[in-house]
Amino acid sequence: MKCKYALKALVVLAAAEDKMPSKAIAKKAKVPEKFLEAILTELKKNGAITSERGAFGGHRLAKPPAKIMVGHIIRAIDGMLAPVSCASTFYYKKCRDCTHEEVCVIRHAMLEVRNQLSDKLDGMSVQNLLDMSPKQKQKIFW
Amino acid sequence: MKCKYALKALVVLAAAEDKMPSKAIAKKAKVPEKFLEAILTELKKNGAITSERGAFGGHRLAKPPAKIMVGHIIRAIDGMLAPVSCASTFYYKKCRDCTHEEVCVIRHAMLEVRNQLSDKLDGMSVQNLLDMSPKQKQKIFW
DNA sequence: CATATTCCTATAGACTTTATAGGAACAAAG
DNA sequence: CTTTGTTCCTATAAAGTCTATAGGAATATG
Ligand code: FES
Ligand code: FES
Repeated sequence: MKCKYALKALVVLAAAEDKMPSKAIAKKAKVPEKFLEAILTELKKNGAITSERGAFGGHRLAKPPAKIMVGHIIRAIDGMLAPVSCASTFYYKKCRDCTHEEVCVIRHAMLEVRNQLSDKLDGMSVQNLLDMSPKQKQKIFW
Repeated sequence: MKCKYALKALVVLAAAEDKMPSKAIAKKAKVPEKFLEAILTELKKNGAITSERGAFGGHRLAKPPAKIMVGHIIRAIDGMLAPVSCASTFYYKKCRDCTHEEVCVIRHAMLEVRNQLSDKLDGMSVQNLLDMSPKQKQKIFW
């Protein structure tokens, strides 16, 4: 959910012409307001969005949507992509139940899976998401 | 963990010449005994293994290891492969926060991810896992 | 009957998920 | 300088999932 909400928020922001307050994003994305607030904070920490406080404040993308990668966002919100920690590049952690990591068949298999997954996810931008929407004036994304 | 343990158990069984009691599998796979017991029950329900009760009982693969697919096992143990339920073939469930599923950009993107993932996982058998192990007499898989 | 094993049910601690609540800090407008 | 609309921060909490452990009934073998 959290990840999905984050991506939805980014798509909404990418489609918006100006900055938006979290309340407005929540409405468009159909996401619980206060929950989204927390997610936006994480996205900000991650460098995907910027924000302005006070009246008429709001959030906007920190970079062009083509440069915000889905894989990057998922890692920031959900953590590792790999099915097992020993196969993760960014969140590596040794497996308790394996003594010879170099020959571990599970790890080898999951490395392949991770590669496939990260290739796909790191090659997919928020712009790409936007482009998947059928062209129409009243933009409905979901 | 559960999924990993399940795959490990299957690899152990695939490498074994005869049926094995859960205790022995647990030792080889370095997995908690009682936990593994529960997992083996699930694998049996799923049709991947068979078992014999009583003294000198044990577990064995129900089919040749080349016909036991990793994707199938993961679905049985972990549930859906897809990142979102609306993109799952076997565990489909509508998203509360989306009203127009047909045009949902998140869903479209996640369908692609799911396809990539299931292609990989459904094309990978327990035999394939076994083959990833470097050839040596004392078989150490992890 | 003794032993080895699967199978079944219940329990439990720790953690994660999915939020909600309340209010402090901040900025702009009147 | 007060009102209003925001972000930002902290705390709380219900429900669910994960990772096991415990105890014993049912079953098969010798
Ligand atoms: S080393 Fe991680 S699964 Fe074996
Ligand atoms: S329909 Fe499932 S994410 Fe939109």
